[in-house]
Order: sequence, then C-alpha cells, then structure tokens
Amino acid sequence: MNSSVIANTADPETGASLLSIQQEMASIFAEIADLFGNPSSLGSIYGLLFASPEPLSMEEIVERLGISTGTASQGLRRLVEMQAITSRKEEGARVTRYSAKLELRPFVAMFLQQQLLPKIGHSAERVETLKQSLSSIPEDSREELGIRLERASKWHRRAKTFLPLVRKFLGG
Amino acid sequence: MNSSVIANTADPETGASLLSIQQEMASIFAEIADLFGNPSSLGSIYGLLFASPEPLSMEEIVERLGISTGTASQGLRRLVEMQAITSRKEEGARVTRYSAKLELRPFVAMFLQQQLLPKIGHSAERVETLKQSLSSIPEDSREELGIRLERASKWHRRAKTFLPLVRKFLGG
DNA sequence: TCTTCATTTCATTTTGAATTGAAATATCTA
DNA sequence: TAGATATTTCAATTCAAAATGAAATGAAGA
Repeated sequence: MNSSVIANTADPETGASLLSIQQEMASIFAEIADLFGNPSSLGSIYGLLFASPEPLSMEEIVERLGISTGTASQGLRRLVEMQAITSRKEEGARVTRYSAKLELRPFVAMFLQQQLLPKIGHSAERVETLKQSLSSIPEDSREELGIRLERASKWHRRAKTFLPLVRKFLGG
Repeated sequence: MNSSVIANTADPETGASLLSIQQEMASIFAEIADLFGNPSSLGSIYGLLFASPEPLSMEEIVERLGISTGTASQGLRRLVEMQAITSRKEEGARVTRYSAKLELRPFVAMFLQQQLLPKIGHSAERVETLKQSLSSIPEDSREELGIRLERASKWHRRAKTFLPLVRKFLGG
C-alpha cells in the first residue's frame, strides 16, 4: 500500500529529498497558477508531476500534496482537458497514472484560445453594440463618446491580432 | 446637490441614455478587470470614467455605480497609482474630479511591470535555487530532474524577454 | 474658530470560489 | 458474481478577497 516510502531519501547534509523538491515545485506552480487566475491546486498538481520522473497515481498525489481526493480528481480532469498532463493506465494495472507534459506550447495555446480570446471577443461585441446606440445620445456628448468607443474597439482589435502572435512566439 | 440629473436624457425610442451607456461600459470593464485578476470595482470605475466626457466626482461615481464610498475611495486611489485615471481639483472647488486616461500603453506597462514581471522573477529565482540542491538527490532521478528544472528555467527566461516586447507592441 | 461637506480608514460583513469528505459509482480480479 | 479498490460527484464547509458603512480625519468657507 504505502507507495511513497521510496521517494523520501533525504541527503543528511542539505536535507533535500526528491519529495521536498517536488513540494517546492508544487508551490512554485501553485503561485503561477493563481497568477493566471487558476485554482492553485491545479498548479500544485502540475508542479508535482513536472518534478516526477515517474508517473504518479492519484493516491500518491493526494498524500504528497495533502489535498483531498475531490480536489485531486477534479484537478487531474481539468489538467488532462487542458492537455497539460497525460493519463495512462498500464494494462492489467489497478490505477491510472499521470505525468506532466513538458512542453509549454499547448498549455499556453489552450489558455489563450479558451480563456482569453473568447472573453476578449465577448467584450468587443458589447462595445460594438454600444456604438450602435450612440445615435440616441444627446448631441453634446455624442461626438466625444463616439471617439472613445472607437478607441475601445481599437484596443480589442489589437488584442485579437496580438494574442495569436504570442502563441506563435512561444511555440517556436 | 443632486448633480446627476443632467446626465439622464433617455431617447424614448431606444431607451439608451448617457447613463445607460456609462453603466454598460462599467460592466464591460468590470469583466475585463477580473479577467486580469483585478477587483471588478476597479474596472467599473474606470469604465464609467472612460464613458464620461466630463470628469466626475467621487459622489457621482458612487451614485451611478451604486457602490460604497469605501470602495470608490480605494478604487480611485489604486487607479491613480496605476496611472489609469487622473485626478484634478479645480482651484476653489470643493471636490476632486476624476477622468480616465484614454491611452492603453501606460496601463499595460504598469500591469506587466508591477504585476507580472516581479512574480515571474520570483518564481524564476526559486527554480534556480532548486537547481542548486539537485546534487543531493539520489542518483537515479537526478539526471531527469536536472533536465526538467532546466526546462522550467528556459520558460522563465523566455517570459522575461517576451513581456517587454508585448509592451513595445502595444505601445506603438 | 466653528461648521459643513468630502474623503479616508478600517473593523465587520458579504460573497463567491476552492476545497473537503463522504456517499455513489465505476473498475478491476479472484 | 462478489469483494475489493479506485474514482467521481456534489452538498456542505472553509477561506480569502472584496465590499460595506460608520467613525475618524481632512479641507474648505463662514
């Protein structure tokens, strides 16, 4: 049962062990995750797997991070959806094991494609709709307001051309 | 006292008024704000000011958005710090009035400079520190782990060269 | 100086997202 | 199929960030 015994071979000198490095990576990625508005548990899990030469089972993840099975299950699902990790069940094995994808590209692509772009797009639409309603505004503010809405449109257009560029850059 | 009466001249046809447009802009920017991890009140205030040809007082902001004075006061302070808006007290005037800066550049610059870069830098340092401790790891995982930490370093280096580029692009 | 109005501060409350944990379900193997 | 283990689900809880609002402070004019 207790499958994590192997992992904790500490150097008496520095106190560093595989486990401690994995936990530090989990913590680093947790910070990054919530920097981008993701639950930090997502980051922890990914960080742990990133620092795991061997694939890990959900049970191992739960013990090493001290999180609940619910969080682990949902987090793993999302990470697989995001294509940040892969899951594999060896034939005749009881458990599914997970490993981190080491490439950044699909990860970023997913984020831009599924998080940023749609929301930017949505707000761009709302601004366009507003431009329509301008005609019904009292004369005095109409012109200045028109200029400003146009400016907001331009921002959105820029963002929409720029984001795919980011993807390319990080992809190469 | 009631200084907002002027603003609400609705077109009987569409129902659109300056106020309604301002509120819609507030809502649009609120979404964008929290997309980037800022409190949505920041966005509301900025959006309202963006759609205000005339500078507004705090009292006017409070009534038009239906937020508390505390939120307004703190939000305005932060927006001024971020250089997203400017405050001006006309001589011999009782109140301070605020207007939106319409340029995106300083705004984005501030965000990258003060939010993203420092945090990326911090996590980059932590990864570097981890690389130091690698020597104390059991032989078998050491090499693979080294490769992975190096990869994480590379991500960070890329991000650090890339973010300033973003700034330039949006600045031009 | 005193009074009034504007603004800030900050302890408390609200709110919503993340997490928990236990029950339900799925998956294996004996 | 039964028994065991692994995984998912989801109502309830926790927790941190944001918002409130009332009291304290500041800034003007009388």
